[in-house]
Amino acid sequence: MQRYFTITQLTQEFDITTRTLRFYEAQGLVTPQRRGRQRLYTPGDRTRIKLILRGKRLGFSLAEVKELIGMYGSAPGEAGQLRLLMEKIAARREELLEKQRDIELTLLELEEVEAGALARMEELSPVTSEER
DNA sequence: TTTCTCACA
DNA sequence: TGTGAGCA
Repeated sequence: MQRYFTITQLTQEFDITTRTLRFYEAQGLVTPQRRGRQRLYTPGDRTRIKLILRGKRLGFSLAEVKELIGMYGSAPGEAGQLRLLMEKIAARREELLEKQRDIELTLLELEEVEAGALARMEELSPVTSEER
């Protein structure tokens, strides 16, 4: 006895649009069955969608998520899949760390500019000892 | 309602 | 990586 989900059920559950789900299908990330022209999503499809959304949250592209999930019904957690996942995690971590460094440098530069601006203001209108 | 295609950001 | 419009 197979239980199916309709596209609207899934869009409501995951707070995405039907356009998005069909887009994922067009990209080959999910392959729902059809009843006539209607899409029927299995619990397995639903799990895939969960994985897609989690991958997106982690900053992976749809292409990467597709690689990670595996085009063919390979069971999640297979050795090769896990190795690939570890590689993706390492790459993603490097990306984020680099961005973090960039942000820190920018923050430092902002402080320098601010210090210069404050010094200049002080030159233009010094705070007198009376005002203190 | 759902689907599809095309244009668009 | 999606969205909007127009159609059937």
